[in-house]
Amino acid sequence: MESTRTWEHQMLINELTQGMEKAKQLRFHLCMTSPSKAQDLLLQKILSSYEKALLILKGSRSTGQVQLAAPTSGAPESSISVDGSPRSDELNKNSREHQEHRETSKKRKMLPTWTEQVSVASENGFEGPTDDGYSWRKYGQKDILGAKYPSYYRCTYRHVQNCWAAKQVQRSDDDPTIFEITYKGTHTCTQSNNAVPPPASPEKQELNYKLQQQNQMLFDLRAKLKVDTEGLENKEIQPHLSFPSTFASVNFENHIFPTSAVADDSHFGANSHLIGSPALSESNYFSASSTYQMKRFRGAHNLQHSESDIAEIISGHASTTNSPIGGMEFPIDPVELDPNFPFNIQGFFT
DNA sequence: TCCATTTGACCTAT
DNA sequence: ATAGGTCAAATGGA
Repeated sequence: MESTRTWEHQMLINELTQGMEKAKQLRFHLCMTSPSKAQDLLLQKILSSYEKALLILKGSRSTGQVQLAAPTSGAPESSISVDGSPRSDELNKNSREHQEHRETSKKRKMLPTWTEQVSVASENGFEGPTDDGYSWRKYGQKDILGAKYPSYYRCTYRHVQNCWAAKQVQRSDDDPTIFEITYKGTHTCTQSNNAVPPPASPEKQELNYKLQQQNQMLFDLRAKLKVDTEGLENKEIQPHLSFPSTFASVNFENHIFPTSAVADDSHFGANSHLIGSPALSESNYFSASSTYQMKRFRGAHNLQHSESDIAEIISGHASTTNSPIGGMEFPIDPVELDPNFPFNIQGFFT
């Protein structure tokens, strides 16, 4: 009875969150295609409505306790803000000191937590699935009971941008190729939102280079094939040779998306939605040819979570997967190029 | 009190 | 110089 209501509540929050994210995407697209003050204002109001609805919903559930503000600026991901920044009304003057103290003491509890199991191919060695599109800094590794090699990571920009996302990577005892990653909190930093992406690691740079080469080759091949098929006037072959869509579909097939992500058809729709998404980061594109695979997502089923945590996961996950949209990220990723290539492709390789 | 988690200083690689 | 890993110690939850 109560659980049914809770479930409906969560679904409602989930739907609202998705709606808000869609609105963010729309704003992003509009901003890129035809920047208009009036449109932006309108979308701002839509987003504001979503935000208020979520505030009401979340507030009403935590009877009397304002759960929404609980994690404070230390973990602002829990209070959804349109621009992703900590809510101004939460940055409350004289209570800041108290909040900071509470944040420190409750930090472990407050952060939403969810777990993914990731298998890595042997070609990746046993380094673990370290690249999920975000920049992490390892801050600890220690043998604990029931887990041999748990590594603790936090966001590189924790101090710089007050981003409290963290993750714990733990290798499975049964299968060393399987890593269990426990995420805590969602990224509030703009590392994936920057117009200028953060410097890539050597591995990333190599991956980018390989991808660029691959795409250059495919692009050349496509140009040749186009000429050939034009000569043959065989129009039916061409769609199968349009590499960007074919190439991208490999990624989709190699990923089992989280439930919420599967429901979110935009993952397969607007290209920009894919860009920079943790689930489809550049490493994952590359891993389409390897076997980096998201096995399972236990967000809403994780028994560790309190009710409020689940809501945070839902909203947090949504904001995580969609965060690049709100922040207008443009990583150089030729895979995402439109099949028609309206760009000067050479610009990517010079 | 135990143990998982985090901190912070130090070290290493780039 | 800077970023990131290591590890002993501190902290916090149960």
